[in-house]
Order: sequence, then C-alpha cells, then structure tokens
Amino acid sequence: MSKKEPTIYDLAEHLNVSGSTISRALSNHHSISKKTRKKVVELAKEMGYRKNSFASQLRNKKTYNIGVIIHELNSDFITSVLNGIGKVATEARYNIIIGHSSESSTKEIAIADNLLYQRVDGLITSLAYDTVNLSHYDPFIERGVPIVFIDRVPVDALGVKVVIDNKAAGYNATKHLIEQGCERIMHITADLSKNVYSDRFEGFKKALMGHNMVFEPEQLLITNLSEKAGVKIAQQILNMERKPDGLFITNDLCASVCMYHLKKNGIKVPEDIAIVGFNNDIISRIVDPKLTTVNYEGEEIGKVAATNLINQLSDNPSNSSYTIVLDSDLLIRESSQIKQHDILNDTINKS
Amino acid sequence: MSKKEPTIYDLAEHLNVSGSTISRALSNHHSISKKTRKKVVELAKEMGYRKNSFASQLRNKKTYNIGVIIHELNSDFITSVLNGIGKVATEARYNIIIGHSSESSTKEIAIADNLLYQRVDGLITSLAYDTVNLSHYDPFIERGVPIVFIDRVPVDALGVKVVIDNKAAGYNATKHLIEQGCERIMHITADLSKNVYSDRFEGFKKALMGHNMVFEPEQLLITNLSEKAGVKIAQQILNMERKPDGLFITNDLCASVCMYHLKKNGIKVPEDIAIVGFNNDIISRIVDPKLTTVNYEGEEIGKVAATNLINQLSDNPSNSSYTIVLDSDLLIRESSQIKQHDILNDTINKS
DNA sequence: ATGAAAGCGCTAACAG
DNA sequence: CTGTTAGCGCTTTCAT
Repeated sequence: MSKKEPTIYDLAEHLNVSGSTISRALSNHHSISKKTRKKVVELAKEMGYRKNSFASQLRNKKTYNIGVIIHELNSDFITSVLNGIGKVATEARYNIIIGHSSESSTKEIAIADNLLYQRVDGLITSLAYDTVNLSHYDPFIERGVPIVFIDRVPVDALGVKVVIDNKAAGYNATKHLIEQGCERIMHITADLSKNVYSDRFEGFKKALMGHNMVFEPEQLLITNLSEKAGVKIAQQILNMERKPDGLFITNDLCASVCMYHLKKNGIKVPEDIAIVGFNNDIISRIVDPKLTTVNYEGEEIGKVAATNLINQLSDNPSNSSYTIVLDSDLLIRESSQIKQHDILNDTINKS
Repeated sequence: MSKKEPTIYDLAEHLNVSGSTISRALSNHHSISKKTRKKVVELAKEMGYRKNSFASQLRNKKTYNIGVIIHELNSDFITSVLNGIGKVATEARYNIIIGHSSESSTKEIAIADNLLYQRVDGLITSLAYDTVNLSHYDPFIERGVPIVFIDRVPVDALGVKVVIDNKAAGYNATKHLIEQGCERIMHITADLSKNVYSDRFEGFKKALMGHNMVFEPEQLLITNLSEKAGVKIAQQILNMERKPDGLFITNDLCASVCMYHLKKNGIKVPEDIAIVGFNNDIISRIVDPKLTTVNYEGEEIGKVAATNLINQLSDNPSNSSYTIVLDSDLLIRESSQIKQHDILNDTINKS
C-alpha cells in the first residue's frame, strides 16, 4: 500500500531526459517536439503520474482555487448557484472550495479566514443574515484577491456584485396581488438593512403608490422568515381585527408554513387571503394550493459571478466597482389566483 | 494592493533569529524559550503572517484536507451530514472539500479524480444513484488514503461504512401501517441494487411476514423517487382496480407529490390511503396532512464518519473493514394516523 | 535554546 | 528543441 507518487524526475529517468523537458511536455510548451511530448504523456499515464499541486502552487503563487461562501446549503436556489459556478470554474480549470456559514456571521468570518489561509485566487460570497461588519474581507482586498458578491450583497462596499432585480420583483408581485383585487396587502419580510429585503420593500411600496394606495406601517412585518416565523405570522394575522386580503412573504418556506396554518384555521387561500412567496423552491410546487412565487435562475447568477471573477483573474484586474442585475419572473399559481383564468401551467410574468 | 505575504524569514530578520527558530516557535516546539516564542507570535500577528500551506504541505506530505463526495446538496439530511463532518473536522484542524455529484456517476468520477489530484488525506463518500463500478476509488486505496462510505454505500467493497439501520426502518414503517389497519400496502422505492433500498425492502417484507400477510409482486414499485415520479405513481394508483390502502414511499419529496395528486383526485389521506415517507425533510412537515416519515440524524452520521476517518488518519491506519449502523426513528404524523390518539407533537418510535 | 543546510516537486530564466 | 540551475516557503536533522 501507500506506494510513492511518481514525480517528473521519475519520468525523466525513464526517458533519459531532464525534468524540465517533462514539465514542459506536460504543460504543452510549444518548444517540445511532438514525439517527445507523446512519449511523456504516455509514460505519465502508464506510471499514474499526477502533478503535485502543492509544489506547483508554491512555485506559481497561484492556486487555481476559488472560494465560495454561501449562507445556506439546502435550497434549490443555492444548489443552482453552485452548479453555475461549478460549470464555469471547471471549464476554466479552477476548483471551488465551498464554505457555508449557516447564516452566522461568526462562521462566515471563520470561513473567510480559512479561505485566505488556503490562498484562494478569488472569492465569491453571499453574506450571512447577521453580517454587518465586512472587515474579514479586507485581507483579500489588500492581497489583490478579487471578490464577487452575489445575492445578499453589501450596499456600501466596493466591488463587483451580482444580484437579481429585487425591486422589480417586489413591484411585480405586489402589482399582481393588486390586480387580483387585493386591497390590503401585507409585506412580510426580513431585516431591511439587507439589500434584498429593502429593494423588495421598495418595489412593494412603489406598486402601492402606482395604484393610488397608501402604505400604512402596519402592512409591514419584519421577521426572520424561518419555519417557526411562519407559524407566528399566521397566528398574528388570525388575531388581527382588520385582516389583510393579500400577503407578500419573501420566502417560500415561511409562506408555505404560514399558509398551512391559516388554512387550518379556516382561512381560504386565495379567496380570503391571496399569498405570494419568493424563490421558487420545490416546496412552492407541492403545497396546496400551489404557491405563486418569484423565480430567478440561480445557475445564471452563479455563471455570471464565476465568469466575471475568472475574467478578473486572467485578464485585467480592473478593480472597478459595478453591479450586475439579473431579471426574475413571477410564477403565478393557485395561491394568488382569485380571478380565474384557464391555466394549464404556471403563468409567467417576466420582470 | 497585492502586498507581498510575509514569510518566516521576514519574521526572522525582524527578530535577528533564524528561520528555523520562527518555524519552531510557531509550531510550539518544546525547545524554544517562552520569551522567544512570545515575541515571535506577537510579531507574526503584527505582520499578518500566515503560514504558506503549500510549502508546508509539500514538506509534510500531508494536506489536512478531507474530501467529501455527496450525491446531492439540497436536502436537510445532507446539510446535517455536512455539518456533522464539519464540526469534527474543524475540531481536528482538518478542512473539508465538498463535491456533489448530482446523482451522476460521471460527475462522481470527475470529483474523485480531482480530490485525488488535490491529495486529500482521506475521503468520505456517498455513492451517486447510478454508480455501479467503483474503480475510481482504487487509486485512493493504492495510495493508502482511507475512505469512509456513508449512507449510500457499496455492498461488496471493502472499507468502513456508516449507515442507518434501513432494514429496521423499513420494518417499523410497515409495521406501523399494518397496525393502523392497512391490509394492502404498496412499497414504492428505488433501484434494489442499492443497499438503502434493498434493506428497506427487506424490512418491508419482514413486517408483512411477521403479521401473516403475503407479499405479492404488485405491491412493489421501483421508480427514481423524483418529483415527477410522484405524479406518475399517483396516476398509476388511481388507475388500479384494486387500490392499496397504505403506501410506504422511501422519499419525502416523492411521497408528498404523490399525496398531493391523490388528494386532488378525491382520495382521502389517511382514511382511504395512509402514507409513510422517508427522510424527515422539511417538506414532510409542511404538506397537508403532515407526512409520517423516518427520521435519522444526519449530523450523527457525519460526526461518526469524520471521527472514524480522522482516527484512521492519526492513529493506526487499520485497514480493517466494518460497518457502523445507526438508529433511526419513525415520526408518526397525520398522513398515517387512521386510528386516532390524542397527540400533541410527533409520536416517536425508536427503532 | 538556536542555527545551518538540505530537500519536498515543480517551474522558468538562461544557456546552449 | 533540450538541459542546468536556482528558488518558491517550510520543516527537520544535525551540529553547536
């Protein structure tokens, strides 16, 4: 067992050439004859040679590793994002190292620290729910390691950001509810200091204004959008004397749980209360009634982010600061369809 | 930008000592005076020194990286497993590199290849749905890199395996349905060449036999347990002349979708058909009625696997071959409760 | 308690 | 087209 790994010198010895020739042959250097190259590649295969990436990285000061920090793992959206990043990265011969913060700023800092230690060439990150301070990203900037922020991005920091058009999404969701006849819509969302939530709220208000409705503070409810919060929200609504007739909840899981409890207590969805969620998680298609929700292509976000990062890595490390905004769709399903149309599948409203 | 990383020699120069002293001080070597050590540690902090892990790994032939291959990312179970692995690994100063195969054997091979290239010290893996051949793990074995298989494990291969007691889980789920009065239970599951599915099926049959029921081949249905399969299964059942009165579907998502469609077509759950799922994914708690399901602690599996692997790494590379079997619980919920008890929460049946 | 020096495996400038 | 050589940053044996 544990047989020694062959090195370029082992190959060199076998072929009676120098180490550099092997090295060059293996990296397709132009000044190596086809014959030699072929012989080398064949022998390498035969002997099970694998480049020692540590030696290589030590020499090159380049790791071909990209760090990815995400706030959670178990959502379709995140999986898609990772797939998108993975595809682009693999294509460009980069590895990705994934860390998930479980929405904890402390863990996010530990992961960032570790990725710095591992000397990733670049970083793609989405902030944890309670991340306020961004100083754990400073060392990357100091060392010229480019960072691309995705989805949950810092409002103030410099850098490249890839987000969906949350404002448009919020606007469209709300507009849809209004068009279905809702007159008192509640917006249930999370900490407004986060771009994703503040933008959706902006869109919400804009839609109300655009339809000559006034926004009253009681229409806004801030929670952490968890499974538990869904139960609490339902209870709160059940206790209200002036109940809403529409809910725009910015998370499918939370919206689903809330809907479940409203139904259990005799509220009819969508007749009494129409509901719109956010994310197009699988769950939105399985609850009864199916949940109207906002869909956005995680894979696209991942691809755009990775492409951008890798460009910065290879071409010009242009440390300019800009934001890439991607579209999203409103998927209209049963939970908000008060006015009946005949629909076979999801109705899609491009934002 | 891009300031140069300080090395031990930079520190050495500042303190007028040699590189080796710095190295030793930083790794708590016993023959370094407290004073020196303190000075070194302080200076290191001040200068933002970080050990170059590549140089270190090149020297030590040890990466402190553990590879983890899993078949999918977006399930609570997998997230828990990863958390479990992460906790133990971090504790022991190991990093984990996660690759997800998306249930594709081809991708699994590519990931294994890459992890080998990255020279992980050890590997934890769960097989993709269509993985049959295991030769991509041979190079690890040849190089003495220990492997721990978890959950979806090969029946025949050597090595350490961590699984749940699928047979007991299948037995308990089926027994529960029988006790609720079900007389014709269908078992809907996936490829029986996989240990997880064959064991559950074993348990299913054993429960029938134990209650003097005969197993007829029509009671077994093999699908891929996907979202789509759920729809198809429902249709198939609706078309049956002799309908089952109980379903044991070995995946929550699939069971939920199936239940949704049965309900939409007038079947009452659990009165007409009682349903039991598998995994205790969030979805099982949100569908209506809530789904009875089999719960097992992913975190525990992760912890046990990681602990075992790290032991092999540090102590004795005992290449013995054994299987660790963990318990699971049956969480009894509405979807299978025909006989009413008064329950407040989930009823737990320890297996 | 500390230093000198060799070497992990690879790459690239330089020389031919 | 190929070889020689130095060095990436760290660890460790041997010497003091």
